[in-house]
Amino acid sequence: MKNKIKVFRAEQGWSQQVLADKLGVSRQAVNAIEREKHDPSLQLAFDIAYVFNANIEDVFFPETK
Amino acid sequence: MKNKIKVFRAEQGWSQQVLADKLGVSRQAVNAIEREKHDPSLQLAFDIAYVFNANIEDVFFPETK
DNA sequence: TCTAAAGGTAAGGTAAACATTACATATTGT
DNA sequence: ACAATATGTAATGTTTACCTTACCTTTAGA
Repeated sequence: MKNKIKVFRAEQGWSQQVLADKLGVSRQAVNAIEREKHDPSLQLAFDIAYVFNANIEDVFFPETK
Repeated sequence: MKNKIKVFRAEQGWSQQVLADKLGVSRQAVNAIEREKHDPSLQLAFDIAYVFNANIEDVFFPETK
């Protein structure tokens, strides 16, 4: 699953640790999702979109099936 | 995580089995998600929204955090 | 009413999304 | 240059989102 977390995060000037703290997850979780090692849960995807004031569809891009 | 899968499914007149087949998952998976026993993966949430011609935000409703 | 389809649920297994800890490298500020 | 911060990554463990099989109850059609 492609995502633009790094772009949104850079716009806010937040480190992975700062974002992780806002989300209540570990920095490694943010890092793994950002580098697309795995997908976030649906709840976490909502949380991520929320902290960036965006919709899930603005941040995450599934393969068209 | 609240969702309106049953409503969307009823609109289309699809059984859980039919929806499961369209999604490529088991009927039990659809049943468990629909009854909110657990959340779908982000990919499956996208797939569900897609088959209903909707956005994720139209189908799934996280607790505001 | 009888039968078939639909839906609910339980047991048991696998894979992946988290966690924590730890360490190495890269980047940035003074 | 040095120190502090940021990032990448590995090991190991837990939880949960799936799976299959199976069985029971409910609903709907002939």
